[in-house]
Amino acid sequence: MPRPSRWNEIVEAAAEAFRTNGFAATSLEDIASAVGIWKGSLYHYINSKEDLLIAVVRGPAEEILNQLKELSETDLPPTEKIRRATRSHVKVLEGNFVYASVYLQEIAGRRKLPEWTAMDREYLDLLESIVREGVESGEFSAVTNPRIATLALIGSLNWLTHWYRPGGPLHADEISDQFCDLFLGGLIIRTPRSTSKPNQKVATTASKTKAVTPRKITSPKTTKPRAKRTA
Amino acid sequence: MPRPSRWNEIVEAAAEAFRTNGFAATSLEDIASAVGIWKGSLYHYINSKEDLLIAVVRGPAEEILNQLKELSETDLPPTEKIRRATRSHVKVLEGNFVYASVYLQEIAGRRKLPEWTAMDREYLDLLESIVREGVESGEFSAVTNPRIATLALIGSLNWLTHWYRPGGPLHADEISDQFCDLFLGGLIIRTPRSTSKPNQKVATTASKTKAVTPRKITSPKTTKPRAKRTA
DNA sequence: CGAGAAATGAAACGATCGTTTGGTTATCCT
DNA sequence: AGGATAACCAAACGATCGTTTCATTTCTCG
Repeated sequence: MPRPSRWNEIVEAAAEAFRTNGFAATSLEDIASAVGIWKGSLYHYINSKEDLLIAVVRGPAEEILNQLKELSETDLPPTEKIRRATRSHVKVLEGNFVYASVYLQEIAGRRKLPEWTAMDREYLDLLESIVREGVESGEFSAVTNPRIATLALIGSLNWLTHWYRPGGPLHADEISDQFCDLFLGGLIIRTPRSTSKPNQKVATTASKTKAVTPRKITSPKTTKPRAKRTA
Repeated sequence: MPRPSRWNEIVEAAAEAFRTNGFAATSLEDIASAVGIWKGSLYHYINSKEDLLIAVVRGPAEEILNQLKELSETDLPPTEKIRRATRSHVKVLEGNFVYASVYLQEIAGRRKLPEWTAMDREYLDLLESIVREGVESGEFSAVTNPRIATLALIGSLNWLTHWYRPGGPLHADEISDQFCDLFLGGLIIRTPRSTSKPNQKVATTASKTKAVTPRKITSPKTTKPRAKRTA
């Protein structure tokens, strides 16, 4: 709601503190002293402590869901959809790392707030329908339970917040390419002598950092920029 | 440290409360009233609140690591090692669901206690060495970064605490089989006409609940029972 | 410049928390 | 049975927390 840049400092300090110590263990004085004001002065920006949590968390949560929504409306082949969904998920996590970490640690699963539960469910259903689409089209193996496979993928992606460190040696593109190679191709080595199904490109691609997969096939506005936070 | 069965009630109530509301947001009165005693009486069982957290968490954490240690000392092929590691990981999570959830939400990643960080690191290294072993033997694809693949697998496994519900329709065996099929075989369908490498069994197995993979190959004491908690 | 609004200071509040203390009841052991 | 020990009650302490209140400073803009 407020406009000034001080609000950004406050939310940033809150995110850092929430990620380090957790929401409940973070006091408003921690945040206030990090910004350089008194804790009571925070109440000209918020109405309660939970407003800070929502401000920290809303941006990346909506961004990840919206990007998957847009992707679902395209008519790309399922393999490419999985690739792009993974890529955008990792990219949002990398670009808003602290905020996304707070969301996954404080909101996902734990909360009773139905708003976020509905968003999680919607994301899961959208991604699962992509997997299901691939199974029905014969592109994906039919022995795979689509829901479990989707949950496995989401788990790998969200677990990034437990080991990824911004500024580290691994970048978002490399990680997402590796994830896709793993989930699409599997660990076990493939014999490249398969030419039975001509309509599918057997993408065991992206061995190095730069992807071999085409970036833009139909929709040119796949990754439309979005407002990062409410401010 | 204490012996009586009341101690089990206390730890159980603490685990349930920690999982629902988080460690910091759980008061000792929540736990005490769940057991039916006064909060001050808890201090004949503990020295501080954190003792409860450790009591909740120690069991499954050590059990998961120890089972992987035993498995690593065998000479099974890497594919089978991955299968068994996944299976035991899911089984421990299922059998100690609340306790393991508390560990993953309150300990993994967040804490400065070096004891747990070392355990997490050791588990990761052991599992990664299995993947690396598979790459070097030619069983696994060489384009996969072993560390990223390992982290992806661990993420999928630990994310179980966000969606699995004990008593639900899915059981541990089914989930772990699906995970293995996904990570080993990948989503993209395979042409079954591959007979180039004779020494590997191209296990795209376990479509239904009961595993096709042999349970016991060399070591008969793979899943030795262990003490569940310190009590 | 000067009035009005926004931002912050400074102190205090009620509530709750983890912990302590001391006394009382129950349990176990020989 | 009876003494020792464990288990529990009951109350209180100091600290800290989220929040409120009001005065004061700083900024905005005509």
